[in-house]
Amino acid sequence: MKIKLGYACLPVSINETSSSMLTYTYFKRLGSNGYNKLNEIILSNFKSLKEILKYNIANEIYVFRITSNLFPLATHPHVSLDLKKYQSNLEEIGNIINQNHIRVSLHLDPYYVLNSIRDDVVSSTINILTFYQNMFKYMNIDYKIVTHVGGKAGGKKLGMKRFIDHFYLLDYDIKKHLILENDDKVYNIRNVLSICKKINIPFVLDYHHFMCNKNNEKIDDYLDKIFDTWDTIPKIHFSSPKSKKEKRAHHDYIDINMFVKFLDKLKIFNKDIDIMIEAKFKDEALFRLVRQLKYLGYKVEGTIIFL
DNA sequence: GGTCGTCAAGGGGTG
DNA sequence: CACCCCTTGACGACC
Repeated sequence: MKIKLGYACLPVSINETSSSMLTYTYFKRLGSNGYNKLNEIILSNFKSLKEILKYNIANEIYVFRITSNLFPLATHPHVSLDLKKYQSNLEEIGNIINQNHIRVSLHLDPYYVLNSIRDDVVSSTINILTFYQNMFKYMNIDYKIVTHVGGKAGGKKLGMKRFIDHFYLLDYDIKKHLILENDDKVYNIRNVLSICKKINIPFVLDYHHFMCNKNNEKIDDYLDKIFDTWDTIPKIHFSSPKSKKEKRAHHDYIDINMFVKFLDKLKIFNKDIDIMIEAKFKDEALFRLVRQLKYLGYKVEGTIIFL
């Protein structure tokens, strides 16, 4: 079995950022020059994203989370952004991704909440999902969009029901690409599994969140059921706690002992899995993990572990 | 010229 | 009920 490792969005080793920002306040202050500035930032994000992809390929990293901020103010109600204008840039990015078989995901910003009790929040969430759908369509690539269940207004049971109800409002193509992750405070692996089974979408396990929000569950009782929600290669998020006091925050690096123990749990399934490494030091944490695994005698080529 | 506050967003959590 | 936290980098006010 092959375990492909990846990291999220922005490497620390090269000085590139594919998510330069533009706040609406600043956009407005620029007046007629606002759209020029916005265009400038988007083009610079494209340039950086290409550099980051090149860097990933050179380092044999084939699991990648693309920034959710490639287009600042993408769906802002007072900004009209014409995605078609960037069609050739998006195609170029998509070609690099396809030619190198990079598995791409995108994590919804935490301020988009599909199960919110506020209609405006639900519709802005649907708007951004539609935007990403179009963005990926122009890239012509396969992808997954990761989100959490959301708020718990009215209790968890109602929160889960709202997620399912609002999920059915989505376009077929968006539903097909949405995957659901357990969170570190509210919706645990049992909750997320039940939703995923009901609406038939993949469950992306976050092992760190599971450790923060265990609810007395044992991961061994769930791994097979979690994998069953995937008809492609399952994706798992892995990170280590910053400290005993700050359990929920991400550590700079990955705790090798925790990781090796987790690999032991995966081994028995004998199937290919992607693991997204979510450490503060991003690609550097990934490389350090690979070095440590090799030192322990694991067979690793590039960033792929052979078990 | 360096430091710090501001912007933007939703919701859980604290006191 | 009023804040604080999470996240991000550009910008500008201030000293």
